[in-house]
Amino acid sequence: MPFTLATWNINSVRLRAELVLKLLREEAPDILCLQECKSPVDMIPFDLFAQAGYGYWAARGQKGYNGVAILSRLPLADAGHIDWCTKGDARHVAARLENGVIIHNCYIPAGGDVPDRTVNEKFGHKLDYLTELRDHFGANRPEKSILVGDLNIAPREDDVWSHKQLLKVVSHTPIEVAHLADAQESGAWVDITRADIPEGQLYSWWSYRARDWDAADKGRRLDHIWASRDISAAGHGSRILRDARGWTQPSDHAPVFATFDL
DNA sequence: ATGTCAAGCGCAGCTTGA
Repeated sequence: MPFTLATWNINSVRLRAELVLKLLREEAPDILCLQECKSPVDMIPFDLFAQAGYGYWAARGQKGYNGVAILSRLPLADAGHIDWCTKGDARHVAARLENGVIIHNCYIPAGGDVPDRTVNEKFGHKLDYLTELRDHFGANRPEKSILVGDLNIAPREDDVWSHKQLLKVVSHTPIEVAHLADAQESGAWVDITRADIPEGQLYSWWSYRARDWDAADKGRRLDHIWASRDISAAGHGSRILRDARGWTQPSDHAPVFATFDL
């Protein structure tokens, strides 16, 4: 049974519950992975999502920061949480579908403003988080697995509006790109979005600070869908719903979609 | 470099994070 999956950094699931419902109604992915829910799990309006047909969920939350949730209209079981860097934050949750597929929903640390771990702890945290993620999937080779989320890195030159101008900007620095590549290689993860759409500029995030995000189009592809190699050929239909960035009181991220024939 | 959001705390408007 094919299923469609979307990943979206919602930047507050309570403030934007109506936008989540709009996405579920209009685009109807089978599974929606959210990041930056910024809410304890018991305050997320799962009843609203259930009324829209999404009765299954797995989530981890904390007050004010981070937070990840998987909403599904297909039966799904909580498959645990990994606390990379052991800070007790809510940056990962996994779920298992009835067909055995494991979905990892990740929110990688943004990394602060200065791309130098000697003066910016948050940048060190980001690199260390990626290293621990790499080691985890190196030791636990993923099979029948999908990893999605706001990875907070735009790895390719055509994943940013200006490669040259962003080389020293956190999210596109060579050291981050190398750490992400190491994490990807350790799990033999396939970047489904780029396997599907190998050519051309592709963005999933536009800053709130740009006065006209659409016209300026200074975007970055920070949100990703990866699949383990054994199921990567089943992935297709990738797209980014740019329109959602223009919805009323939007998230600064747009949802990324892929379909898997499994 | 600029700039705009959101949550917490707590009831105004600051701080932190992105």
